[in-house]
Amino acid sequence: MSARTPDTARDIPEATVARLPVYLRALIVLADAGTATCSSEELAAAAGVNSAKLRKDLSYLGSYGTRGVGYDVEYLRYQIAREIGVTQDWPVVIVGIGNLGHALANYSGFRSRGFRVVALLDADPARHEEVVAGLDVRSFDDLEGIVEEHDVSIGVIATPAVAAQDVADRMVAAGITSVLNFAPIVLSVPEGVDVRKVDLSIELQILAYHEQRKAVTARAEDAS
Amino acid sequence: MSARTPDTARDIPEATVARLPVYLRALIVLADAGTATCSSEELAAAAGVNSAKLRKDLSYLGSYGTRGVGYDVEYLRYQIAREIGVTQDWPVVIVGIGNLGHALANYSGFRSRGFRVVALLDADPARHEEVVAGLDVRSFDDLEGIVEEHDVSIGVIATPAVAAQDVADRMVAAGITSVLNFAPIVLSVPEGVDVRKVDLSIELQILAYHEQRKAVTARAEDAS
DNA sequence: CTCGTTTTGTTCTCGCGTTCACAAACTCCT
DNA sequence: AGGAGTTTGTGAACGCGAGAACAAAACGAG
Repeated sequence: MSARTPDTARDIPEATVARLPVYLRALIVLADAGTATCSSEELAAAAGVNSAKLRKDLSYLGSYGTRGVGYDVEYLRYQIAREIGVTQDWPVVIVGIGNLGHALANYSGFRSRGFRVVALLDADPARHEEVVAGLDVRSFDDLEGIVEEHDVSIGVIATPAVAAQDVADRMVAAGITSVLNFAPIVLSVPEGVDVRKVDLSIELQILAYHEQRKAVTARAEDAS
Repeated sequence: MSARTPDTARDIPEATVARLPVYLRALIVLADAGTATCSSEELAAAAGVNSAKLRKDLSYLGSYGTRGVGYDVEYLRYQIAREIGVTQDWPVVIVGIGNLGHALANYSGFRSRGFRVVALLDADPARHEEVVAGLDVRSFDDLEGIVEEHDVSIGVIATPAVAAQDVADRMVAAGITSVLNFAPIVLSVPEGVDVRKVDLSIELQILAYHEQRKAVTARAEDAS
């Protein structure tokens, strides 16, 4: 076995992985528009990146294009989907059914991309009456049973910051190994568990920084 | 004028800018806990980064620490807030009051970080009856008036993908120069306008990729 | 079959960001 | 006052990712 690493086991740079879903989306748009073939230039424009970067990214997956012609939209779409793993069905639990949890539960983009929300959990018993997006809101104590029953490996945390670490600990203990965290707090998890953070106010603060600089430099130019 | 660039006009690397809000949040937690002083090691742990990186990041702002002692929590907090621009009040409009728009309008994290939602807009007249987070949902046609009245420079797009480019165009025409986009589409805007994108399903797809690889490598180790 | 055109896949170079390591600066204790 | 112990700020080395540029491959026309 001194040969190549087989199949999907190659090493794809993190920056490329983050862009593959963008390419996938662009390909779906092209496919829906009836396009059968596209060049790296077209696809790059649709995805908002440079064409050289696109080609390099795709080359990590393999040689799926044809020189002089371009890429077969359906074929490339399937290959990227397979590489990311969205050809299969990923069960997901959402914990914390406040405003954001509601929005996430109803978000159609999950379903259409291979993610299936199997349960909505909340610690507050007052919420257990509710039905959101066709699912009962259940007690947080049901977590372990649900994870086992549906073989869930991805959890979404949409609780307030104070509860987030506890939720994460329980998730990890129950067997979840990937966490998408919307709470504004840095989670600590054991090795082998992936956490991605989405922080709405941080994005706004980054915009504010640049906005402030625009104002400063504009004033400086006025003065000169 | 061969001297230094004055005051806040230094050049802060983009990667550092993205971390400053994280440090700011960590400092607020420390301040609330009554901590007066902290070392780079402590703050780095609270922010989830390496201490050398933290020190280098802070050094771009200036020399706000004391060797042998550490950083004054309140002082550093103010300096970072000033650098980002969140000591002032940023008016924000949100367009698209569906599930996500609701969640954003009610998100307390904006208000507490110097952002004030001044208007909620939606193209659907059926929604104009509603009151969300204490604000009337208004017609999208009111955009220009609101931007002018409140001097808004930041807009949030929480519409479906098909509407997003139109909304962005109208925002830019009305004078908005920073856009936070939640719609799953690549926006094209003129030079000088900043766009940041938050895509919920992309984050999940990145997790799925790594999850899939965990499964593959685990099986490979079992076999060996 | 050959030549010109198109477009991919890849090599190379450059710049940015991360990390290490250490000198400079400050505090505290004796 | 002086020395030991901390902790910051930064210079230098390193690695990764972006973009330019080009060679290899496919297609089509004559």
